[in-house]
Amino acid sequence: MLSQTAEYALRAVLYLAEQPHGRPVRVDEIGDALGIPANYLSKTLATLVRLRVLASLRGPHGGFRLAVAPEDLPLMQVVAPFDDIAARRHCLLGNPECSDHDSCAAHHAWKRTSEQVEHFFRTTTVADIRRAPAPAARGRRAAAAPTRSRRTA
Amino acid sequence: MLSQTAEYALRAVLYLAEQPHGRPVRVDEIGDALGIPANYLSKTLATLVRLRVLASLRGPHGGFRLAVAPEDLPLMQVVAPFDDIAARRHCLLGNPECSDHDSCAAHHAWKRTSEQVEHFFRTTTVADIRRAPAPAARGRRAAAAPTRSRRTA
DNA sequence: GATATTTAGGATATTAACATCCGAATAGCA
DNA sequence: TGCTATTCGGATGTTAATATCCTAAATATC
Repeated sequence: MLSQTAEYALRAVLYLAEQPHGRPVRVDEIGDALGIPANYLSKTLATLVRLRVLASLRGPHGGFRLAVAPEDLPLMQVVAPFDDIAARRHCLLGNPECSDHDSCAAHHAWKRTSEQVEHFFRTTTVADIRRAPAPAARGRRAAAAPTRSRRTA
Repeated sequence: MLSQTAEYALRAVLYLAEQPHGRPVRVDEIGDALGIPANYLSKTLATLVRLRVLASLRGPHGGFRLAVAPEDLPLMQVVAPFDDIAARRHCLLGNPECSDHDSCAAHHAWKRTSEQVEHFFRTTTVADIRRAPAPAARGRRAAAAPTRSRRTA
């Protein structure tokens, strides 16, 4: 679904979100932990720094950390620089002139589904998908009795 | 959203579906009409012939035509050989082991949306998106009075 | 049967995504 | 002040998708 680069970015951001708050993590560690080539990831994360999604510290004890609270960080912001989700909505048939007024054949049918995808990336935040204690009992159901603790650290 | 090749395939199939029934269309004509490189399209369509989605006739008055009624042809069948839609469902984070039981962090959140996308491609047929007389007044509203006729041929 | 037309498909070129390498630039620490 | 750890970013290599070219195979028409 996502380009390789966007997937790397998302996984790395997720990894940072799981860290005890604020601790900067080196690229090597992230790459090691997630099986992502560190050199490549380095550039991807640098892009996210420029976009103020991450912050970086050089030198000893340096690394990357989130610059935004996970609750305020929609997946879209992490993924968009590497994979233009919104562009996928435009037209299934690649017609650049396609709009609600002058629509291509597939426009109506595709519109709803494409909106659902964009909605997902706009409204789901990093906090929403951060590894949680009890993935099953989140939100709708009573959050009182977590079935099993998943905290590994 | 779709790979270039899959998009070509879909547009070409749609073009064939718009033709008066049965008339075979040459690759050159399709490529010309749709702005797709004919040589390239040729191979794409040949693949669809092997998969029994299209039929081909060589020689004079030859060309390609649908081998299946548009009503019986889900977009998935046209697109899947060039772009594995179903694979996108599996895991947003690219985890090969991700399933309902042993799920990655994003699994639950992503599941619904990815299912909607797959559902679209499985249930929408070529007939559904074939260029229709009056695109605006389809389905919900009364289909009685087509505002304007679009039939060009 | 000869010929023109058209698909079939192998070989090859082009392009963009992905990945690696290495030398700066920066920051903490002795 | 120097040393080391770490990000930053340019240059380059690799791979897969996209595109082109050319010849062979098939088929309708004369």
